[in-house]
Amino acid sequence: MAEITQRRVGRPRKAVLDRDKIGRAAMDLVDETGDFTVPELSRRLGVTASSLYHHVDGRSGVIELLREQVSAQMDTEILDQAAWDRAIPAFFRSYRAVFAAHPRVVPLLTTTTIRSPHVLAAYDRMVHLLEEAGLPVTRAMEVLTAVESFMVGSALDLAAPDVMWEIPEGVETPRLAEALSSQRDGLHRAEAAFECGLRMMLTGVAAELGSAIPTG
Amino acid sequence: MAEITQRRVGRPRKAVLDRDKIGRAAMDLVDETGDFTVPELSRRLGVTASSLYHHVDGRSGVIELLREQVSAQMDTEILDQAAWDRAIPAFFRSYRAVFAAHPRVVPLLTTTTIRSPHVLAAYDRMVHLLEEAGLPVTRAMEVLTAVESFMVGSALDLAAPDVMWEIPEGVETPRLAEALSSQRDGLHRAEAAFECGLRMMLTGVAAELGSAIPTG
DNA sequence: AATAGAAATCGAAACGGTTTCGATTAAGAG
DNA sequence: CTCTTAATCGAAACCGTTTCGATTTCTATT
Repeated sequence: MAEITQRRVGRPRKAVLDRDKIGRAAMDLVDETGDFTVPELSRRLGVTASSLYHHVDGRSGVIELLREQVSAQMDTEILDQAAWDRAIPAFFRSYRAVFAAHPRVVPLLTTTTIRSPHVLAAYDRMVHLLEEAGLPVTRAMEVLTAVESFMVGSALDLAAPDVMWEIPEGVETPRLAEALSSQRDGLHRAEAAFECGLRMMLTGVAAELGSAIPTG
Repeated sequence: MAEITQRRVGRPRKAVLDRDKIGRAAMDLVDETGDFTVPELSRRLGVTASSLYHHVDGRSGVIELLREQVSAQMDTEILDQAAWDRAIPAFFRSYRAVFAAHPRVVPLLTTTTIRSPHVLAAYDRMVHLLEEAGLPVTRAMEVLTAVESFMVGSALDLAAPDVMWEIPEGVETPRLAEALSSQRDGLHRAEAAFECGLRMMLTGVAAELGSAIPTG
């Protein structure tokens, strides 16, 4: 596993690193430990820390790789195959599923600027779907921004699913305490809340369109 | 302003620091620069870094102070003065207003565990309001968790209001590009999206209750 | 009032993470 | 073959976090 290969100074005959290897190793490391450092990531890759800098722009570059990995795993196909009220919830469920598979990377990606062409295309498509459904562009962007915000918050919830509220000694909040104790375990709880919020938001969109309760 | 006071070793006649001073200085520093370090915070307070450790538990302790500052500023009064469909949106608007006043602290608080008695009491009250309105406890918690997630995401949006989506050179997303260009400046855009999402979620709750569109 | 113990500060240093740079070796282009 | 570029190592600089001992002052107890 951990190779004891003492590599001597100088360019090796076959390159040891590439961006994809680094990205996958970083993802594994964060999945396992919840964070990463450049030295630890390098150790796992069997190189020195300084070697990484020939492939990525330091720590922030590694975070960029993590973002790419996550973006690549989102499934956008449904957006070309169904009406808004089925396509949009399906896309966001796929979005969330990626974070559910890698919850510990979420806190590293809270700078949520979306640059991935793949994901931008999905939002482009959703703007179109909402326009077709009858929303003006401005409203469509408000809706998508709101749902995106909800997604980000839900993803963070997933990262620490058991500690959203914590009642310290001596604080009297009986109804909240009861409500918390009746909850299911963290992951199911987070998923139920996500589904609830998604449903609420879709109902809200449908209401603005004056249509019936959506099917998604 | 910056005191050149060379303080000599030993306990000073009047204490220089207390938790509140530290918390306010930290908030100012983060408001101005978007982050803080223990040395820089100490410099502003006119002490050495090690002095801080007698009052707070290091960097994470300072973050705890920031969280307390934010919690203390939330207005929960409305929760005792109105029905759910007016009280709940009013509370979350106040919640958001605090973050809008200090957007750059948001990324430091993404570990969203809520421990402040003041805020826990607010959630306790909201559980009660939703139960009175006819929601079972479990559903009430789902709703509140979903809205809380939306809040966290909206707060993060506020922290970087101009870069939620960024279309790189050569990426073709015409409808998204048009939608983005028609948007208002960052802060108004973020606020409009927040109001849109809040409205959608309330509509969703009302739908689950079988009642009319809420007034809030 | 004397003393003991706690409290608040400084100064120094240990530790670790990030990043840069020069030296070294290999690959590839002309 | 030679020159340039690429990929690696090793060392070191820099900075932030944290701990620890020394120093001074405050306060409670006698």
